[in-house]
Amino acid sequence: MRKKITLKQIARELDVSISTVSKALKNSKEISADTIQKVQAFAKLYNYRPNNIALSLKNKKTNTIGIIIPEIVHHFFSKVIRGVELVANNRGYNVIIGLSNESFSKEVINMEMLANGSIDGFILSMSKETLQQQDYHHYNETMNQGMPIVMFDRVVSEIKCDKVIVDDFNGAKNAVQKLISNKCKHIALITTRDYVSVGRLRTQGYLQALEENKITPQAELILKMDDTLDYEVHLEKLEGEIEQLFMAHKEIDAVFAVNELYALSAMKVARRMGLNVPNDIQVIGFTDGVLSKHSTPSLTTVSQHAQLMGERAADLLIDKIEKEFETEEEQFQTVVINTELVERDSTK
Amino acid sequence: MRKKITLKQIARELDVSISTVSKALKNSKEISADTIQKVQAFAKLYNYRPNNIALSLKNKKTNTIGIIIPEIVHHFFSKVIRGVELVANNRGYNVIIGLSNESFSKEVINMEMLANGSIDGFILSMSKETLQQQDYHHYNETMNQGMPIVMFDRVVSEIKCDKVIVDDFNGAKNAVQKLISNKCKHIALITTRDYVSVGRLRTQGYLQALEENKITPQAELILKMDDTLDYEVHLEKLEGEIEQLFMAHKEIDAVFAVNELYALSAMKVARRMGLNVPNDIQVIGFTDGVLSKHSTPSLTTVSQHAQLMGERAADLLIDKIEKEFETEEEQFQTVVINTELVERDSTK
DNA sequence: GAAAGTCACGAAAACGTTTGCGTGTTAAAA
DNA sequence: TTTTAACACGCAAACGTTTTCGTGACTTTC
Repeated sequence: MRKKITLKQIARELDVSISTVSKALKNSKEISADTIQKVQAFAKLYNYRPNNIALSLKNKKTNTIGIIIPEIVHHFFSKVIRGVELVANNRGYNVIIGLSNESFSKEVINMEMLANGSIDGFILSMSKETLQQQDYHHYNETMNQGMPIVMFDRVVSEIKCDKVIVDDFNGAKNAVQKLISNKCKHIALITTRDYVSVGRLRTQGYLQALEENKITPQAELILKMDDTLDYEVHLEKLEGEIEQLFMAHKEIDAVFAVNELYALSAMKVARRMGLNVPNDIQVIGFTDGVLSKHSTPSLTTVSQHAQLMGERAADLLIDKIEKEFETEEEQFQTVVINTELVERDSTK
Repeated sequence: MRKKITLKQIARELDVSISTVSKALKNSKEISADTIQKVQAFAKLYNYRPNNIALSLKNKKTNTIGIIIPEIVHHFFSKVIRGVELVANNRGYNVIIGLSNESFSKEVINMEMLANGSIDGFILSMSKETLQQQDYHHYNETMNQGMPIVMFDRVVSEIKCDKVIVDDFNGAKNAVQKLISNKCKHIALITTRDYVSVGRLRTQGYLQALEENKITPQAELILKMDDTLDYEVHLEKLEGEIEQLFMAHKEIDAVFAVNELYALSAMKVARRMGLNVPNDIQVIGFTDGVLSKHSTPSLTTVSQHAQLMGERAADLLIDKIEKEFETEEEQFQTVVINTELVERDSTK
């Protein structure tokens, strides 16, 4: 087992100094051609590679970015990661991940683990618990120490940093507008409680679309689910509530759901009740998921371009990391990613 | 903006030496109670945290493990990551990810990026391209440098290292046995070409189950797809081939597919042909995916316990990292994760 | 033949830690 | 009073780099 070789060992073998070796490997003109050749040959033979940790310490730069997300087994987040990784790698950075599992304390612990020199900056999406507790001190402390942060998707205005968000409002509005254009008169909304900003914005988009078409929103057509529950587990509860809604309002001819699973459940319930999608009832979901594409009928959705979000977030972060000195006052930007309505078979 | 504080700065402020500060923070009995109190109070006030990079350099230990996978937007792999992250975090490690995107060269580059001191060990699953080229030099070189590797799922016997694999053979065998027990006589197999070990093993399990039940395998009932194609994109081609198979062999009363999407496509084609699942034709897939659970009818699958695989891999790796000195000769183990048949509505 | 310049290399500091050992001061034992 | 021991702390090396500066040997110039 040949351990990794260091400059010191090369120097000793070749009977020169460490600095000579270092310079020779960089083709410094301080070093004679002879020595350069000798050193490089030896280095190649032993497959010398500079130790990253030593470089990081010396340069005060790790070339690594940290990404903290609530959950990785989730199509949206894994696509974001892919986008981040893509850009990061192209620009010479590694990506280190932390999962908050939607927990405030895990988020804090994870950030502290990484903030002590391991990375040059953060890309993160807040956990639901953090959103609920509205305790943002850890973000501010991290930024105060000079560590840049880019937030995506789940953001709050209280935190001043770069952000990448989806145009939830218009995405929802356009989806509902589509349903209205398709002659739907009674459009139900299946959404989450309001503390998650994205849920709130999508709800507002829904209301706006109705208003612009002079349709009076009916509170009874809006189903607000408690998504602190792991909805994968609480499918029956979800379906039960949807069924009640459909039973009580036979006039419903369309559903807009703020995520994929809600939409899928709506379709399932509809089918069970003998309703045909899209003829009796049209459905649109919100997300990039794999379910929409492969369900029957396939689901029309509002695509969030998750991978693009990751790419933009990474670019934003690395730009900030590499901008040597801040030009006067800190300047933050918010990138808005446009959504796209992907029409499939659950609408006409 | 208060930059991170260091021992040196604390030492200067408090007019003591760096070593005194370091020892005081560790409650060394070399240091007087007075000084300890003073130093700790100051450190707390300024929120001192030791710099990870400096520690890594000193200890020659990063407390970080690298995971390299072919693709992250994939339910199986993201579940594995979750398992790795869970165990790693509990044992005080961070996780850094690299995506090979099924490419040999990206796999090599990624490994080289991380192998130069950034991590203490690897967890990885081979890219398809590497499997095809059968070029494993980068694994062996990495291990020669004393960096432990744990492989999972896609492994080859040529590489000597710890492994975590799924019992593909028995998983497939049991699934097919289930179909046979359900009175199926003509069971089709939809699989991949043989170079991916897992596909080969599943095929063998299928054959073994037939043999044990004195059923003669028919080559015409076996459909081998070329999965170098991104099958998400080539859905139509996939469905076309399945349709041909079904048309040519109306006697088919069951399908065993080596992944989720093949199974789903089979169901879709069957439905299109007016066949009822599971009454006319029963279907079993292989994987942990989210699609199986939410399809209609929901799909009976062979669960691989992806998260458990990640957990076991992480434990194996960290055990090896922390085992100070190898007991004489290197000893490698292979952990086999048992599969589980999750029965849903696509079988009787 | 002396002054100036060029060349090729080495010493040392720095990044932020930890830790073995040396040392000056004071208190206790002889 | 002298010797010894305990105490509280600082020095310096080490991890692996990079880079500035210094220096000895040789070559060129007048």
